[in-house]
Amino acid sequence: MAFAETFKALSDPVRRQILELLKKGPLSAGDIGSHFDMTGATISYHLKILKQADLIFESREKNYIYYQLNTTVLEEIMLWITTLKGGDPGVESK
Amino acid sequence: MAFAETFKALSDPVRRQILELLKKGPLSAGDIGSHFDMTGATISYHLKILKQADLIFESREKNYIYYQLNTTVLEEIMLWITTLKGGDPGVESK
DNA sequence: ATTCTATTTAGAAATATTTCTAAATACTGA
DNA sequence: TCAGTATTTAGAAATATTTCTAAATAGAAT
Repeated sequence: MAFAETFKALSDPVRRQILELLKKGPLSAGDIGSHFDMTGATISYHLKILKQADLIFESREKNYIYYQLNTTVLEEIMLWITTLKGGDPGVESK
Repeated sequence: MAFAETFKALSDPVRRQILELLKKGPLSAGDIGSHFDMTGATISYHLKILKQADLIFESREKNYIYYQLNTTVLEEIMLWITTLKGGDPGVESK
């Protein structure tokens, strides 16, 4: 479990913004890059980190690589935080 | 809102472990330090980061400074993650 | 007032992260 | 096969983070 890796990945503002973009649906690396004032190489670097943290996964289609959110790891983070708060991981009261 | 600061603070394993120690109750800087193979200065550095991120707060008593968890910021993180998952921040189904 | 203990601050060294440019890879379509 | 487009990799520079030692501060107790 690369739990630490996930938090590390979430600690960068660019990477969080990429995740927010992907919330609406899959995007190619180029599409993602067009939202930032950075080179494609830098975007690729951030995508690699997100991939290693299991926060996104890719699927190849035609000449493109599409990225999409993987929400399962987010569940684990939620669980860690909930446990830290001293709460029950189950149903929240209201 | 220093939202980015909070994620940054959570990205370090030592700081997450400090938070877990504080889950059981307030501890002095010295008490916290005794759980790590690091100098008090380094622990102090990490405590400062956690304090700036509003993840802990301190209260002075006698010769000691006691630190404790502040869970309100954790709620905000949960909200961000829940929203990212595309979910309703309200009641979770089961 | 002085001394002792707890903690923080300052400054420096080691390491890690982010970003770029240039080159490489991979796949598409003519 | 060759040319074009999308993306990644390699290597280097700039910046940020983590850790240490040594010194400073703050408060407690003699």
